[in-house]
Amino acid sequence: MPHNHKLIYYINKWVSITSDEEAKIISAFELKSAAKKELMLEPGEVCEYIYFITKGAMRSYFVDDKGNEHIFQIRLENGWISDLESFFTQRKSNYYLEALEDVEVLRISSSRLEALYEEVPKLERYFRILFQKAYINSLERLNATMWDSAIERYNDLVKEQSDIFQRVPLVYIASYLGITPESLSRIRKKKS
Amino acid sequence: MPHNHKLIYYINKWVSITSDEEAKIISAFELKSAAKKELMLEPGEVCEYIYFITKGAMRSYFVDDKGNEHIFQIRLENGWISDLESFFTQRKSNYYLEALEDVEVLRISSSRLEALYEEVPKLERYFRILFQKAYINSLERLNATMWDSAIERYNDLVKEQSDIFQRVPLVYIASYLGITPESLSRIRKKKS
DNA sequence: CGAAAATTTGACATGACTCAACTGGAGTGG
DNA sequence: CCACTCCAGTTGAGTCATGTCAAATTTTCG
Repeated sequence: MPHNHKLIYYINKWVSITSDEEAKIISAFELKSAAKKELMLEPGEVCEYIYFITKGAMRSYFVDDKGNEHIFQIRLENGWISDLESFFTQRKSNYYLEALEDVEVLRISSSRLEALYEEVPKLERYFRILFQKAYINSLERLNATMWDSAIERYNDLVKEQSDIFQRVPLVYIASYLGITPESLSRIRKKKS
Repeated sequence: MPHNHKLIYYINKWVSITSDEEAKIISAFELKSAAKKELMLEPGEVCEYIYFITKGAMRSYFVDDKGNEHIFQIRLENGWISDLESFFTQRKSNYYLEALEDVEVLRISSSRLEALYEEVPKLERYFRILFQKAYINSLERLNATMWDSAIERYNDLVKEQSDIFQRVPLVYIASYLGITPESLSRIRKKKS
């Protein structure tokens, strides 16, 4: 299955599009690949694109005053990644976007997406639903971070995304969970 | 200014609508008022509506296994509130939606909103933008909860929403910040 | 006025962090 | 293909921010 079709497949899950619209969407996205460790965005730049990952894994992270990395998102194939804040406002980003593995992505620029919304109004619906779900999700993650222990959050992640443990170093997963690598190591020790 | 117009005013900030569309939107929402402490949603019910607050303040919260309340959102006038997860999936909610003051809201049901999206496609755009912003916001709150101390989060809230301190009991604010009332009290003591 | 709710205070407990050292495997270059 | 380095992961000891529990005080509101 060509990469473009994966994107269409996921859009079609939520809105039904004609083959004409499909063609318009496909032609609006650019295919890009990047090697492991390659950066697609650095602090100080404006995040020009939103990315749909067709192959591989990516992370977004920022570095605090003390030089510590904090991982914001980890996304595998068929997920979207970007710095939406910067993408949407066209202001400078504070984040890095990095390939955790060799990746292939479909990307679209902010202005091209705006134009595409006009050409294919249904896409607005797709993104409305996408952001709505992402928002709900993020509220749940917020809830868990506030009220569940690190152990519970770890267990939930194992249950819901066990695949990332095979593919992403534990240091990164720890940061994604909001804990130190040491704590994660101790949690995992107790489990086994 | 009639309540309906406030809603239109906020929608118009993001998408320009004709007076015809305006009329359609206005007629789709119902005005409802509730007294302080009144519940608009309880666990076990499906959240039928999404609410635009025109007057007053509301909160959403859930009660954990040990019987502790955890506050999810606090919203003042001109904000939206709902249990989106339940609203969107039409499954049972785990949350309470409660009026913190006497409130007036404009509410719309899930099915009515779906129909309205068809009648006024631009509204889809408005909600796409609304959820996008809400998502970005919630990610920021997540970040702060993971990586900032309670003191920093308190200071940020004072800076960005100082109005809520005049109107919402500290117990609730503490819970919203993800800390105990005792901790909040101690933080505030140090400040003064 | 009196009851209930909100806030404060104190003593103590604890989950997670910090820092430092150690282990083991992966990758690299001679 | 071995030796060396580097990075991820683990382990231990000590610390700290925040939580828990209980009681006292203040505020709110019927």
